[in-house]
Amino acid sequence: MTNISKSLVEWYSRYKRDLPWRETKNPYHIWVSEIILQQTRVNQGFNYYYRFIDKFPDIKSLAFSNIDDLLKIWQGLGYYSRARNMHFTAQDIINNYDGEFPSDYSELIKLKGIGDYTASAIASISFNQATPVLDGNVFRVIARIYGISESTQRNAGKKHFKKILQEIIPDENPGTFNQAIMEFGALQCTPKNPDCENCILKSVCFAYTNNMVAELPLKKQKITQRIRYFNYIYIIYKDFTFIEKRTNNDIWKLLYQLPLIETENKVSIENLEKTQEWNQLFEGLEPEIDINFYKKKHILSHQILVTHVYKVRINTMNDFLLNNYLKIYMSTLPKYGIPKLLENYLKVANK
DNA sequence: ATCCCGTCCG
DNA sequence: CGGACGGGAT
Repeated sequence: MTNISKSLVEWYSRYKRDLPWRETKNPYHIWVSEIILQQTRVNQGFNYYYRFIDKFPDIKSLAFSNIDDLLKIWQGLGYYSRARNMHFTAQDIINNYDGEFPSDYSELIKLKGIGDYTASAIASISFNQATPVLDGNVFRVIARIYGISESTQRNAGKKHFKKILQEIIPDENPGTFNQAIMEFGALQCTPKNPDCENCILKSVCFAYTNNMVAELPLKKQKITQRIRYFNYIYIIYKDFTFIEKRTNNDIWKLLYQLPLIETENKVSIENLEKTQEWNQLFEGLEPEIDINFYKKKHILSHQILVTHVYKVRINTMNDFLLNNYLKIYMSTLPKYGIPKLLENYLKVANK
């Protein structure tokens, strides 16, 4: 065990946070926690983890669950493909692995939704394999300590980081080492303003000794955001409203939403009423539009959604609504998994 | 504004 | 290999 590994593990035993998934080696629990924690901060993932395990305590309950129920649990967490892939993989494990989680990295990585990071995490934590994890935290820690200015965007860069990690990961308790270096990145070696003066590794850290902490790791180039215009319509018909399921390969796939008219540009309600979609929606009806409407810019990593939600009351229905949307009691809306944007809206609208 | 940097898909 | 995929925290 190298000095650096030893320092990290000792630091970890002293400063680690108590987290529910750290009390187990059960691969199912580790899997659930690792998937939730991808792209998600620990604090945010906490309650999702509890709800998930409560609702789906084992692989079997997940495999036989309804995807709608799973997405309801996942609502607001984002990256919904994670939930869809988990559902698929749970069934895959029941059908093709006798319901037993594979115990080897090479098998784990074949599963849908499990890539290099998650396969390494499960293999090391649950099955004691010395497979180093490389996530954003580890990337930062290694880049700074060893002074690596390569990007992990490219395979060559990733290999370099992996090679270093493979050399310092101990054979004994590799899972603890993996968690230690990630926790160190999350708490000590933070992206901004890390507390280097009080760091146990400052004497061996390349970035610190060369005054390059701000420059390492290499910054990711930012992506351009596409602007989209979403006009949602909250239709009220007696005690009912109308929703639809998003099935295209687009954001929020398999989540539910209010009737949507997406436009090329920002449109006023007057111009929205002139669109073909609007006229189809309300053909033969006399929609009463609430003069108050909801307006919000919803920012995603890769899209900016300029959103309006209009509340519209109708007294009769037409075939188009009945054929293309789900007519549901408004009171049952909370049962459906919907995008955060609409969740936020409904909180205001139903007040 | 910048961080999440994981995985899949085309 | 490059782009798509959410939403919150800081």
